Amino acid sequence: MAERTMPDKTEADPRDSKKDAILEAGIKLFSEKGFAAVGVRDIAKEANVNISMISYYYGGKSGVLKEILSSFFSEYSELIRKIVDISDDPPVFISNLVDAAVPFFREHSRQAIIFAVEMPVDSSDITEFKAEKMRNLLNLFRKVFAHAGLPEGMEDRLIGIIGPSFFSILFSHFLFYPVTEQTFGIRKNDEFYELYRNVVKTIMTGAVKELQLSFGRTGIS
Amino acid sequence: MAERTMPDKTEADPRDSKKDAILEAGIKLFSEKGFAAVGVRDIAKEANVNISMISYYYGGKSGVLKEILSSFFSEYSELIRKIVDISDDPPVFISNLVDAAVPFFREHSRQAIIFAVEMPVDSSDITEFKAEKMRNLLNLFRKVFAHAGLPEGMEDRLIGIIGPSFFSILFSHFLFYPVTEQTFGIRKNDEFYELYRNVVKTIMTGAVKELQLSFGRTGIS
DNA sequence: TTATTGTTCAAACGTTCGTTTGATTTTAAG
DNA sequence: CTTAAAATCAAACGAACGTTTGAACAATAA
Repeated sequence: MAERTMPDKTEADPRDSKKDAILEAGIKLFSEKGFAAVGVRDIAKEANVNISMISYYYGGKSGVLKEILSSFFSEYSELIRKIVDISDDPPVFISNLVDAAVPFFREHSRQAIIFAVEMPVDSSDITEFKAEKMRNLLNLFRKVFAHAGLPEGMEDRLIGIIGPSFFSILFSHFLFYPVTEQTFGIRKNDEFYELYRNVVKTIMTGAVKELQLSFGRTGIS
Repeated sequence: MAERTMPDKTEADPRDSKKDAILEAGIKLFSEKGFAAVGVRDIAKEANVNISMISYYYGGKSGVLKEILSSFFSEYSELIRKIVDISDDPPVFISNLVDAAVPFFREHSRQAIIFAVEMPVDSSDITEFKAEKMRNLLNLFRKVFAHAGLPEGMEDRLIGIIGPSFFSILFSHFLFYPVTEQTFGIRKNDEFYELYRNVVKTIMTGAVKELQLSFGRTGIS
């Protein structure tokens, strides 16, 4: 019966260490192979826990995905909300948005990939869950473009086009990274993300300027 | 195996009806549920063929995906090549690009979704296959931005950022459609895609203008 | 006709899937 | 110490997975 039984984990709360390990393993594996291609045994092995712990803590494999998407989305929503609050001038808003969003996506790139890849998938188990997240995302789109200096009376269809476009600009780099890494010699260091912020900001600024010219007050379509 | 000797390639050849039905079922199901979440029995049922026909004609489930991605990509490459050939003036090139790409993505929206969703996924079976497709895609990026009026000496890292951004602008609408349909009242009719072409063209034009200002001859980074 | 080749199919292959069970150990409080 | 709840585990569950088999069927040519 011996001595030790000392969980020398450096984790904050050792009580949640296994639960957190499962989540971290899910983020890693889902982003690499996709949700459906990952088995619970893969997750358990990566997290160094027993298989049954996944159902015990998250109610099943889908529960792990839900937790990942839910926390990622709520953090991103909170970020957007803060930017909207402190920015009144459109150009300033775009600058603040990109300055905040790029580091956020850099920090949560794997969650962003999971989010993007699982978005159009109808998995019948978490479909209604995702539908709710998406509706919230679209309200964010409205907020963003109301502050970006685009015409107030701009019809919903226009926002439904510009919203996904701008959102995809922000995370397309992470979606393509496995490709761009080798071919364009892109390395994920601070210097690169400085350039990245600059380029994305330039693209969005130019796009908004041109959109104002084409779809401004005159109502030309 | 199953290498057929085809003398005639007419569309209504009943000899290919089952093979084509399998491919069509794969496009439908993969785009709705994702490759890994679709079983061979689902494909067989959707196509009204026997399960073994999938291995017989395509060598397995992965073979169906390979065929879908391969033909989609070669068609898209051909489209880009033609546009590059007939356009010398940058603004004209962008206009031609969008005018051709939007109907193409509309026509092949399900293949585009499959392409986008499977892109970052490392499935160990078709990884090398996709890697080859991706390298070709990046060469398309080079062509596109060499003709878009961006500085010739533009460094590769810049193309590695702008390329994915512009590409994602083109297909983000289809990725988000399950969401935008309900919330923004978007219907996939000719009138909408007329607006869509217009908006995408405006975004890209404005972005290129601003990129030329910021990253032009002066070499400012 | 017979021989040959390409299709089609029901059935079965072995493997892996996500989840649950039931017992055991650990934890924390009375 | 006693006791009850929480956590952990090996094992097993039935279902679904992708693929293959071997025979039957269809079409063509000699």
